[in-house]
Amino acid sequence: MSQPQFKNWQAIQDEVLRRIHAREWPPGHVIPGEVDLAAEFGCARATVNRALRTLAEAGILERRRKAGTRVALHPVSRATVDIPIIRQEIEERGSAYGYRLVSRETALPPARARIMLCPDTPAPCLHVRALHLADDSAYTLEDRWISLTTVPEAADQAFDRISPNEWLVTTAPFTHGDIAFGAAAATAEEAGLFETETGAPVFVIDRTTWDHARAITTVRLVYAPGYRIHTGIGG
Amino acid sequence: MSQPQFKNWQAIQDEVLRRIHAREWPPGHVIPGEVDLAAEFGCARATVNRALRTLAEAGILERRRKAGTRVALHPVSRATVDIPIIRQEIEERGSAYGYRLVSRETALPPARARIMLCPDTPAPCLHVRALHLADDSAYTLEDRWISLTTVPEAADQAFDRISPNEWLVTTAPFTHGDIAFGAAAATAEEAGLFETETGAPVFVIDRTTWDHARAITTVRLVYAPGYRIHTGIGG
DNA sequence: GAGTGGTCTAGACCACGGT
DNA sequence: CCGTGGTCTAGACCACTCG
Repeated sequence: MSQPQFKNWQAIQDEVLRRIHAREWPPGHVIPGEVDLAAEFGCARATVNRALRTLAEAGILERRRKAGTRVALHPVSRATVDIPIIRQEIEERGSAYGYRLVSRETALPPARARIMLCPDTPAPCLHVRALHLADDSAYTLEDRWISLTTVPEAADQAFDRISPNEWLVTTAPFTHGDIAFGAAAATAEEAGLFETETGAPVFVIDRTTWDHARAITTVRLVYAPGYRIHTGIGG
Repeated sequence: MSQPQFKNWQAIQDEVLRRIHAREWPPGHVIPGEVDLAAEFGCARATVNRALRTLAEAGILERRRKAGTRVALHPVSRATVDIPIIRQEIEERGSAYGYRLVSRETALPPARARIMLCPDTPAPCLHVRALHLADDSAYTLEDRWISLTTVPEAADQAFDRISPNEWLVTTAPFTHGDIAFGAAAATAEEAGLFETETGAPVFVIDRTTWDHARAITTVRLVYAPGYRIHTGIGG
């Protein structure tokens, strides 16, 4: 059973994928244990582990102690989406970046933002609305609430030159967050900015970030009509 | 320099993240090499490698041979999105799944689909449109083109009971793919199915999958108004 | 050329979780 | 209980790439 040597974990991964594709290991099938595979492939168990663990992270395999490793029954596609800083995204598109502050005020957040930022006791937050431009045309409207409890320094920032988006990433790093993508109808104001009509479909990202247990900020990004998020899966 | 022992790679990862957050290692800073860190943390180099490699995959660090490891200048949030089979998605929501075939025909694909499926020479493809229902109300409209060159068996499938979505994942596994998320205006037909008005904003997923070099299928999924994709980052 | 990360090995111990 | 995956170790060689 000594195949012509699978030396590196990527080669083993490819071989495992081949067997899955060839239906030698159909969905739900429990594949041999790491020790057996290591013996078959003529390599150390750690190498097999690396290959199988990576496939499990990709959603191809399901692994459980004692139960063993099986081919996933419902092969979900797991896509990784990069969400860069808006300025960087515009510049990488080859466009000139522009920025304009729309409004800035301290207020008690409305229900949706309050639930994310201060679910216990309502506290005043900084509300900033700003427009990001690509080649002088509106690209994204940033509607953000910043917790002054977690980031009191934000109160001293005018945000007339630097966007909250950019200021926060270099000032208040987060430990974890929460993102949602959706579609919405452009408000009258948004329609004016994006030079389209009220009710036009726009792509929306809602994101909230935390530093450990403390909420930092929650933001709604409304993109100009036609915006798409694009990524690859597999390979 | 012997800290109170960092034994597992997750603890090391936490400590590295702490130093980044505390600005001991600011963005762009080149951090010590693996051997140094292993000595400082009192563990094997492989353990440090595991911790740093994982952080690099998350986009927090940038690693290059000889150049060393540095804190990423532009901290992109890298979100992983699971795209399950539609039936599974509906059932996991706790709803009853329903399916209805809308149309099925063999034809030459229009420009957008042809570019994805058969960029060289136009070839007839199977065009299937089907509706996925959650608790008897429209959830997703699946508009799919299947390459009969790559998947000739599809010609024998009626798709009146099983959706192309479900049939393909168990029949024609893919090696890699391409996904885009966006917003669009509902057509008159979509508006009727989703019980909304023409032009209403709907969430759209365009996905194309390949088996090695051969294109399998390209699909547009139009979701009922209010649909959102939700995921976490970090953690 | 030399230093850094990338990987492999052979062995070991541990933790979870089916039986 | 005890088998399986999860992880750590100490050492080694390789490959890329910067200077």
